[in-house]
Amino acid sequence: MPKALPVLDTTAPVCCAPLASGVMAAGDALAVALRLKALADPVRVQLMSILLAEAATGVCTCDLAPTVGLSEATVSHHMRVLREAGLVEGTRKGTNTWYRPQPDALVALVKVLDPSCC
Amino acid sequence: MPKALPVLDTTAPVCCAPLASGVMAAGDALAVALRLKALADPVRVQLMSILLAEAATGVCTCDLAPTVGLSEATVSHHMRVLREAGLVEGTRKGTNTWYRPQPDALVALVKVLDPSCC
DNA sequence: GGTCTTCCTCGACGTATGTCGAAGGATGCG
DNA sequence: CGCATCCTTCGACATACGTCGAGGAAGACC
Repeated sequence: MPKALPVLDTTAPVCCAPLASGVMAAGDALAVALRLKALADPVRVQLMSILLAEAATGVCTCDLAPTVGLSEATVSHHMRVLREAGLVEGTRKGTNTWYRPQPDALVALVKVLDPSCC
Repeated sequence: MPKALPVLDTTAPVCCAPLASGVMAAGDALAVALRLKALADPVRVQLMSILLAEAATGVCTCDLAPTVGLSEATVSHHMRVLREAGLVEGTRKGTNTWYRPQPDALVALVKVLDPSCC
């Protein structure tokens, strides 16, 4: 990976022409890849599905850790990755942190990938 | 990553309930993550956009390597990842290998991710 | 047959990633 | 204040990943 490791703001939904609309510039490809990388882990996929299922109430770390069978430290790490990709939002309420999904970011990503739409 | 590294057939389009339809089982999450991982690299995103743009004619490795500015060995590696994820198909014609995208696999992946559809 | 092109595979390298235990905040409660 | 709970950060470890050069197959072409 001797590639210039980029430091980009990835909290905003990805925004560029869809994959199928022409040859993508390297910068746009990087933006898309960074969001995909945030989701390209089985644990994070599962975490997202949990958040989407419980979007109404929100979920705290202490509930997530036993559900996916990992330590709280590891779950916290995964949630940070998802947060930095703009896919979830976490707010502290008392001692607990409540996470909620950000479906807009997911929809934006899907729009870029979908070859049949647009 | 001390997680049992899975050997799965990922050439078929992913097929399971959408992310937002409930808590996803670990196995399904793994299947989704494996496809996402195949696409979660800027070079492979760019390669897919090139293939989709030139879907009519097909593209050979010798054209792809200079376009993305990498060695042929590296491009060959990336194309293998995409092929094993079912996202592209490569056929040898004479000395050249012609690659074509498999939009069905991409559509299937998008369907699983999209929280607004289904 | 000999040679050239095109492509893949292999081995090696540096970096990134996922995981954990331990330590360090932040907040609430007696 | 003192303590318990929840969460994050830190350091360390093993594994996975992206990249390349070198070498080797599979055809085309003389």
